[in-house]
Amino acid sequence: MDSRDVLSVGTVAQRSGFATSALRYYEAQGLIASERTGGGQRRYQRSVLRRLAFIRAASNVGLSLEEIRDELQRLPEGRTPTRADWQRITRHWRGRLDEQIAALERLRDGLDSCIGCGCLSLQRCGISNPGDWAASTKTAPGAAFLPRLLREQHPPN
Amino acid sequence: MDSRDVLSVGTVAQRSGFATSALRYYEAQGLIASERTGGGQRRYQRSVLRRLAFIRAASNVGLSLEEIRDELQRLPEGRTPTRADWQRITRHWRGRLDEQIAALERLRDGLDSCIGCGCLSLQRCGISNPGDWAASTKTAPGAAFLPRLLREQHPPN
DNA sequence: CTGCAACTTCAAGTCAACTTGAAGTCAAGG
DNA sequence: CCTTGACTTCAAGTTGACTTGAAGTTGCAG
Repeated sequence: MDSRDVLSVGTVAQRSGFATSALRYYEAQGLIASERTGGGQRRYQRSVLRRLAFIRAASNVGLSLEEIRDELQRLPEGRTPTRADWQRITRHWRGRLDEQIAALERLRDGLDSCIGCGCLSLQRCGISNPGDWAASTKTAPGAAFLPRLLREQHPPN
Repeated sequence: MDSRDVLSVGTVAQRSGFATSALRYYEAQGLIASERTGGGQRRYQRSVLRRLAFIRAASNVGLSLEEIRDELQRLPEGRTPTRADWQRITRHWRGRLDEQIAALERLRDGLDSCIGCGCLSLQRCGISNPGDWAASTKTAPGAAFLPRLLREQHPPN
């Protein structure tokens, strides 16, 4: 099947669950690397699979590809990350997740306290105005504070 | 200041915290309405402010503009929503938030159970592979399962 | 009546993370 | 050797929610 230890883009796609176009994109963005055959086709080392698992995990945690690239670059060159490397990173992620959860809980609890009141005041309601930013003198942004959250609870086909 | 009870786009922008361009966009998308002066400038009723608060709140909860438009259309024509209307909607939101929170908690807990293990297996790790979808026969998507989450915890300037 | 900020429309640009398409090349089983 | 599926590049398209720019018009304080 695979000539000793090197994987074609199709094989990596199949094993990682990423589309080949995504793999090429990640390479263009500097998240993964490949060698080339004489004819110019990509050949990957098996370690790319772990790297891709890392990418998937990080992106599940909400990091942008840019942030992921930065974290990957901060990992020791080439070698498998140690327990300490991994802990440093997951601690970072853990904080992020905790923040996100807390933000959503504030929103939900505000919603509960609001149920039935119909208040939705631009200045006072915690749901339409979380964090009280609108009370400041700065002009408020048009964008929402909370993210475009997952619309599909399950992966698309 | 404001000629009795009608607001210009600039005034609404200032009071709602949305950019004028966003207000025009919302109007184009059918989320809000306006009358026009003889010269064609927009004049808003004060009720638009509540509507905009609703829009902000809903978008904080993670609804798309399309979904928000649908919910707005399901509200009784013109009249202020009753407690029952409001409860129906917030119950819907509450469920959404609960789901989102639960998803993040699963991720966080998986992270905890993973700390230090360095496993990140494509097939087995719950962080890189939440929900076990990759175990299915279908080709996995390239996209993340969880949303692009809030990167700025506070509104941009 | 004038000046100028605030408004108008419409098209195009932005961002992220990819996907799609076109047009052509490579690798390997038979 | 030949076929054919897998691969290559590069440009352009997609989605959502807006913003920006250009070019022109309106409304109101003075």
